[in-house]
Order: sequence, then structure tokens, then C-alpha cells
Amino acid sequence: MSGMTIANLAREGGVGVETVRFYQRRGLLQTPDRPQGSGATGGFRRYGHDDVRRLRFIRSAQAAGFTLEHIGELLALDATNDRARARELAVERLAALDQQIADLERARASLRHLANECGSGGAGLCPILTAFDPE
Amino acid sequence: MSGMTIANLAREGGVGVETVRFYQRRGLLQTPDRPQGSGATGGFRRYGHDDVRRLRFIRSAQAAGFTLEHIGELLALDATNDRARARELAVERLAALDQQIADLERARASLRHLANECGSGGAGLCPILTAFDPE
DNA sequence: ATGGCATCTGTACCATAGTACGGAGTCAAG
DNA sequence: CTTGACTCCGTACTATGGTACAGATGCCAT
Repeated sequence: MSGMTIANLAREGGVGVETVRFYQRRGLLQTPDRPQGSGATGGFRRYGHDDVRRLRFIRSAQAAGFTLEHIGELLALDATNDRARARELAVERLAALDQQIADLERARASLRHLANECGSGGAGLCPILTAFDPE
Repeated sequence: MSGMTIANLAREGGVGVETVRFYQRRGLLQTPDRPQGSGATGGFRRYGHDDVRRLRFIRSAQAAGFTLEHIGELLALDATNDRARARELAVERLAALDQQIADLERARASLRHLANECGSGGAGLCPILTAFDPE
């Protein structure tokens, strides 16, 4: 029998089986038909490399800060070839990403300062509450 | 009467009244006693600049990726002066932050690429599904 | 002294992204 | 041909960080 079981798919995508099912319920991954085998209700569903690609895309897009809703839209767009909308989503997220990176970098500077101040020595300051105050 | 009402505090902190109350329930902000005025149950609580500082700290620390739970710990530490633990939390978060910034920057590169490919022109590629694939 | 807004308390609900579980069915190795 | 692991399906529960009431009370201006 060709193709993987859901557990294989999950492993390839670095997620749990329940998460794959969750994505299926959300419409992010298709749910292939159960092959008609011996039993009354059908056998186990089989998945292919395409499903792995989609699953990996979902994980990467999440890392880029897309919500599952937007990811669903992107996956749909991939089929329809609506490049304008795809570009729009990408540019939108890009702006948010730049903002977020800037925020995190500011936070990082503050934290580095805090970690230094609170360094092992006993005497100096350790100004937690003002750690994020503008200098 | 000195001090602000909860609505003032919320405005100073850039959050809603309900959020302030939520932070109080979580123990992140104190809940001052109701002043004994005329009525049977007491008047309106009053807040000071210290509360504003704490509230702003909470928002900044959130932007730095701390959970409310860790923020609670930091606020507690500020009182006890346990610099070792404060430093530990800061350093931990710093590492996570560096990781996260790196992730976001990789995502940004991918998205910039995607936005370019899907640019207004009609002919080229617009490879959504492979946008995050390693080159 | 009364109308209108704000506050207080408690509880309920929301979105996002999963995670767990029970009970039935199926597959494959021994 | 049984046993054990895996699958399927539906539903329920979790964590995080809020947000929204309802009903009673309080404050202040007119």
C-alpha cells in the first residue's frame, strides 16, 4: 500500500497526530478518502509527499507569525494563483514582522542591560521595574 | 481626593479598565482598599504613580515575550531583591529572544522573496507553498 | 435630590492553537 | 487467530490573555 499513515505524516511535519487532525478540521490539510478494504467502515487513510509539503508550509508560516486563518487563505491562494492577494498578505505580514523585530530588539537591549546590572556582584542596582524605561 | 480612578490608571497604561482588573485578579497589580466614605460598602479605589509604573512594566515585559506568570515573578523579585533569580529570568528570556529574532529574520527574508515573486507583473512565479523552503 | 456616568463584584464568555480521551474499528506480526 | 499498536470519530478539556456582561452601589453636577 502506497503512502504514509497519519502518524508518519505527523512525524515528517514535526507535529503530533492530533495536530494533523486539528489542521484537517480547520481545512488546512485535506482528509483523503478511506480506502475500501475488508472492513465495513474502510481502512486507514494514506498521505503523500504533497501533504508533507503543506504541513511544513503551515509550520513555517506560523513561525513567520501568520495565523492559521491567514495560512488557510494562503493555501487557497496557492491553488487559485491570485498573486495580488498573495502579495498583499506577504507585504502586510512583512510590515508587522519589521515592527515586531524592532520591538524585540528594543526589548533585548533592555534585558541585556538588566542582566548586566543584576550580575552576580552584590552592590549595584538591579532595577527590574525600570528595566524597560526609556533612558 | 488624591490619586486616580481605575479608568485613569488604565488610560495611563494604555489598556482597558477590564484589563487592569484582570491584572489585579492575577496578582500583578494590587487592589487598594476602598476608602471609607459615606456609603456602606466604601468609595472608589484610588491609584498612584507607582501603579502606573507597574502597569507600564507589565506591558513592556509582555512585548519582550514574558508571560504574565513570569512577569508576576519579576514583580515579586523587585520587592525581594533576589538579583540572581532576576538575572536568570532575564538571561533565559534573552536567549529565547535571540532565537525568536533569528526566526523572524529568516521568515522576513522568505516573505520579501515571496512578495517580489508575486509582484504585480503577470508572468513569473508566485510560489506560495515553497516560499519558506530552504534555497 | 436626582440623573447620568463610573465603579465594584462576580461570573461568563471569547479567540487562538492545540491536547486528551473514550470507544469502536483495522492492520500486521507472531 | 489473537494480541497489540495504530486509526478513526466525536467531543471535551487545556492554556493564555483577555473581554463582556448584570446588578448594585457611589460620585458629582445641576
